[in-house]
Amino acid sequence: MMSTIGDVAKRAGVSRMTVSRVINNSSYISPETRERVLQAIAELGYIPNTLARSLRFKQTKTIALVLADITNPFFTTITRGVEDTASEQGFSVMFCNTDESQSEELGYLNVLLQRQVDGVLLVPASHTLESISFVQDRGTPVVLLDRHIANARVDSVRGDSEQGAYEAVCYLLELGHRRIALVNGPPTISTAVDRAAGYRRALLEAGLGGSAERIYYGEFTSEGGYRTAKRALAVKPLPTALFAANNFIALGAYQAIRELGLRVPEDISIVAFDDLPLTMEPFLTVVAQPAYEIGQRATELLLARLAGEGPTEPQEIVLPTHMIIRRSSGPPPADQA
Amino acid sequence: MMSTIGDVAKRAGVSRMTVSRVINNSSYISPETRERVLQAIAELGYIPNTLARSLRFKQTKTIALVLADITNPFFTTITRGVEDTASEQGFSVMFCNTDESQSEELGYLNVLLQRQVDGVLLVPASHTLESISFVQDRGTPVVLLDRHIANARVDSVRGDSEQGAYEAVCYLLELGHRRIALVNGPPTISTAVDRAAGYRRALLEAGLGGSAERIYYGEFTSEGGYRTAKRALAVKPLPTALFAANNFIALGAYQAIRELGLRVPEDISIVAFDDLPLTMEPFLTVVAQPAYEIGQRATELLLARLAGEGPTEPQEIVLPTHMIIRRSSGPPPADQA
DNA sequence: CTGTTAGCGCTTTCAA
DNA sequence: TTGAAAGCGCTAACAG
Repeated sequence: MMSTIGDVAKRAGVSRMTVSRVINNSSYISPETRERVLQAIAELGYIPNTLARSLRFKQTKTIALVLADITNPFFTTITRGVEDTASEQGFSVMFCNTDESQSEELGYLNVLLQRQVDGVLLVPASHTLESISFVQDRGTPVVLLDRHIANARVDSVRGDSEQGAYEAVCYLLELGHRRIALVNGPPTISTAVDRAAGYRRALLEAGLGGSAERIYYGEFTSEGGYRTAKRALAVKPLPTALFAANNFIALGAYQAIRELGLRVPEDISIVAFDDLPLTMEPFLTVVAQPAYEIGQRATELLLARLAGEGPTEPQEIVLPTHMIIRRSSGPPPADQA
Repeated sequence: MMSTIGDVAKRAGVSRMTVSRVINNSSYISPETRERVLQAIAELGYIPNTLARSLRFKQTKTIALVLADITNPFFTTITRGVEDTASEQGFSVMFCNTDESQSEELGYLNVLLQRQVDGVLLVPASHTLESISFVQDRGTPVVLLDRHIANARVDSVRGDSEQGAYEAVCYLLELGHRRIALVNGPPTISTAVDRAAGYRRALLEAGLGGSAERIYYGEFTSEGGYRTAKRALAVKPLPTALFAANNFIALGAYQAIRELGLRVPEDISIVAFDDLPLTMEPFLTVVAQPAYEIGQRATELLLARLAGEGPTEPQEIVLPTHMIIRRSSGPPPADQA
C-alpha cells in the first residue's frame, strides 16, 4: 500500500538519495532526473514517512494539548486557537482530557513523551510540580495555559483572574450589593485562588472587612457549582449576588437559585468568570477571557521555545479580561440595599 | 536529555535486547538482571521511544479527527466521545479544523498520512470521493462522521437526519403551521440533503404539495443562517415557522427574526437540528443528535477495522435523534392558522 | 549531478 | 537466559 522512498527510487531508476533530494529540494538535480522522480512519485501516490524523518531529526513537529475538558467552551476556544496557530507553522496537535485528575494527567504525559511530542501545552490539574517536572526533566518544553504554578520555572499564559474578579465585584458593589458570595473552584487551582484574591481586594477597598467575605470552595463543574451555591444560599441573610468562578459553576448556581424560587436578577444577581457563548438571548453577565488568544499566544511561545528563540527566563503572559454586562445582574432588591 | 535503550543497557551492564525484553515482558529474564535493568530505567527516567517502535511495526497507535470546526458544540461533544474511546484503547488523537474547506481537508489528510496515523475519522467537507480515495488508496482506513457520501465504499456513523427532520416538521404541522421554511446548509453536504428530504416527506404526508416547499440553501454557520433566514423572511406571506438545519444556523436565524421586530415563538417559531447546550434557560426546540455516541461508535468502528475485526462490507450506522421541545416553538399566530 | 555508507531507537530473527 | 546482526524509512556526510 504505502510505498517507500525505495519504491520510488527503483521506479525512477535512481538512488534513494536522489529521490530524497527531489522531495526536499536539498540539492541540484538535473531536470530530466527530477522529472522522472516526480513522475514515479505521482504514479505510486508516494507519501513520505515523516516518522522515519523524525527518528533522525528528533523532531516530530507535533505538540500536545492537555486540558481538563474540551467540552467547556472556554477550553474549546483555546483549543481552536492552538490548532490554528500550530498548523500555520506545520505542527500537528494531539489533545487529551484529564477531567481535572492528576493521575490521568500523568498517564497522558507519559504517553505523549513516548510519542516524542516536541512540546506540551498544559492546563494543570493540580498545583504540584510533579507533572511539569516530569516533562521538563526529559527535556521537553512546557507552557502552562490558564493556570499557573508557584515556584515553577515554566512559561505560562493566562487571563488576569485577580483583576477580572476585582472588576466584577466592584461592579456589583457599585450596583449596591453588600452581601456577595463567591462560588469558587478548588483552592488547589490558581484561577480559584486568584479570583478569590480579586474578590477580597474589592471588598476591602469598599471598606467591607473580612467579615463580609463569603467564599465557598468547590469544583469547576456544573454539579459542583450547584452544590456549592446551595451552601452559599443556606446562609441567612441571603447573599444578594453570586459571583461564579467560572461558566459551568454559573450554570449550576443558576439552577440552585431557581430551585429556591428566586429570580435572577430581581432577587439575586449572578456574575461569572468566562463567557457562555452560543446562546440566542445572551443572559449572563461575565468576565470574558480572551480564550482564543490564550491558545494562540501559548502556542506561539511554545513554538518559539522549540525554535530556540525568546528570552531564557520563563515568560508569564497575563492577558486582560473584559466585562460583558448582560441581564443576569442588577441592583439588589430594594429592601436589601 | 531523553535517554535511549542503549543508555539503560550500558548502565545495567546488559545488551539493549535484554532491556527491550524487560520493558515488553517478552521473554524470561533472570530476576537479578531484571532488577538491575528496572533500576537503571528508574535512575535515568527512561521513556521508550514509540516512534522507533512504530517505524518497525507500521503502527503508530494514533488516529486523526478531521472536522469542520471544533467550536461547534455538536462537534466538541463528538470530539470528546472520540478521545475517551480512543484513549481507553491506548490510541492518541490528532485533530484538525477544515472550516468546511475541501482544500484544507486535503492538505491536512496529506500531513496526517505522512505522520502515519493508523486511521482517520472524517467529517467530509464535500460530497466528492477525492478525500476518501486519497486516504483509502494508501491503505489507511477511514470512518465518516455525521455525513455520508454516495457511492463511497466507506464506513460511516451519523444521526438520522431524514427521520429527525421529518419528526420536527410533523411537530410543527401538528401545531398548525402551514408555511414552514427550511433554512438549510449547502446542498453539497449530505446532512442538508437528508434534512430537506425529511422536511419534504412530512409536507407531502400532510397533503401539502411541492408548492408549500420553502427550502433555502446556505451555509452551516451563524452568518450563513442569518443571511439565508433573511431570504426566507423576504417572502410574503411570511413563514410562521423556521426549521434551521443546524444549531449555528438557528443562532443567525434568530437574529434575523429579531431584526424584523418579530417575536419567537409568538410571531414565528424556530426548531433546529442539533442541541445548543450550556444555557441557563434552554430556549430552543431542537432535534438532538447523540453526538457523544457518534464519536464513540465511529471510533470503535475504526479501531475494530485496525484490529482486523468486523464485517468486510462497509458499515453504515445511523443513530436515532430525539426532539426536545422548548420555548422557541408554539402554534402559529391566530390570524395565520 | 548522483550514489554509497552509516545510523536515528527499537525489536525480530537466529545463535550461543 | 542473553547477545549479535539486520532492518523499519529516511537523510547527513562523504565520495565520485
